[in-house]
Amino acid sequence: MTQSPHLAFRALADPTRREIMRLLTEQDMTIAQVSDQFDMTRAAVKKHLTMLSDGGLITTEVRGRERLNRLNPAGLAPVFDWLSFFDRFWDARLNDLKTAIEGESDD
Amino acid sequence: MTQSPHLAFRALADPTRREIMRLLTEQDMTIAQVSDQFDMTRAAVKKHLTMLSDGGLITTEVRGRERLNRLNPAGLAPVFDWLSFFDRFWDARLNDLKTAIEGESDD
DNA sequence: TTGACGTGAAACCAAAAGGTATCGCATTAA
DNA sequence: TTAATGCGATACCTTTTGGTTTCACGTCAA
Repeated sequence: MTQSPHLAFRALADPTRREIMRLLTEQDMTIAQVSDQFDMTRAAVKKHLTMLSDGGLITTEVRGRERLNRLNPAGLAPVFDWLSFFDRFWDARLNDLKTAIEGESDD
Repeated sequence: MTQSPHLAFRALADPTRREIMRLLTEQDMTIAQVSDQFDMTRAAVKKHLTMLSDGGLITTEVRGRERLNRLNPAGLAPVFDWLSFFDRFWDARLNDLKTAIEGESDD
């Protein structure tokens, strides 16, 4: 029962949200902790976290007055699922894909 | 020399553009042919095709007064590259979630 | 109990996204 | 040569997105 990839793809469209996902691979973080990593207000970060949650890419755990944001890698399943459709065209039209993936990339 | 995933992720954020990519797996299509598949004007489809091209997900070949749009699966490389960062968290987190937590309060 | 802390939520704004209608231009067909 | 075709480009509109400021509310510490 793979869910629609729509909200996940939309959540991944913004560089800030992708960076938040990277941050959350290191540790769970409160909103304030995430906000410290960006040059924007806590309210703006909160909106990004909401979109990430809507896309199923993070989960939250309320602990007292804090709210811990946690990466949910399983939320990437619909994305991988959609992308897997192109696997066969990958090989058919492109031979040296693996060399293309070699490099590192940033935003 | 993998390019930035930004424009590719942005191009994938819209359902119409993802559907266009699916269509182009079947055959190369002119703008008019793509437009026939959607309930919107040719100009709107053209904008989507431009964003797909900006993201490196399609290429175009001008043939006389026609312009053939062709899927470029290699353009997905930056996307796969970025997503591959989360591969290692995939299994680990899934195991943690399954063993430690039973109910998810995420919706 | 008081007050600081972490957050949620709302109002507001500028810019981008997604769409339309319309015009012009190069190419092709009659 | 003339007219239809396929497309590019522009102006314009509405909605969404990404950001701010401000305020209210529950929680925790002193």
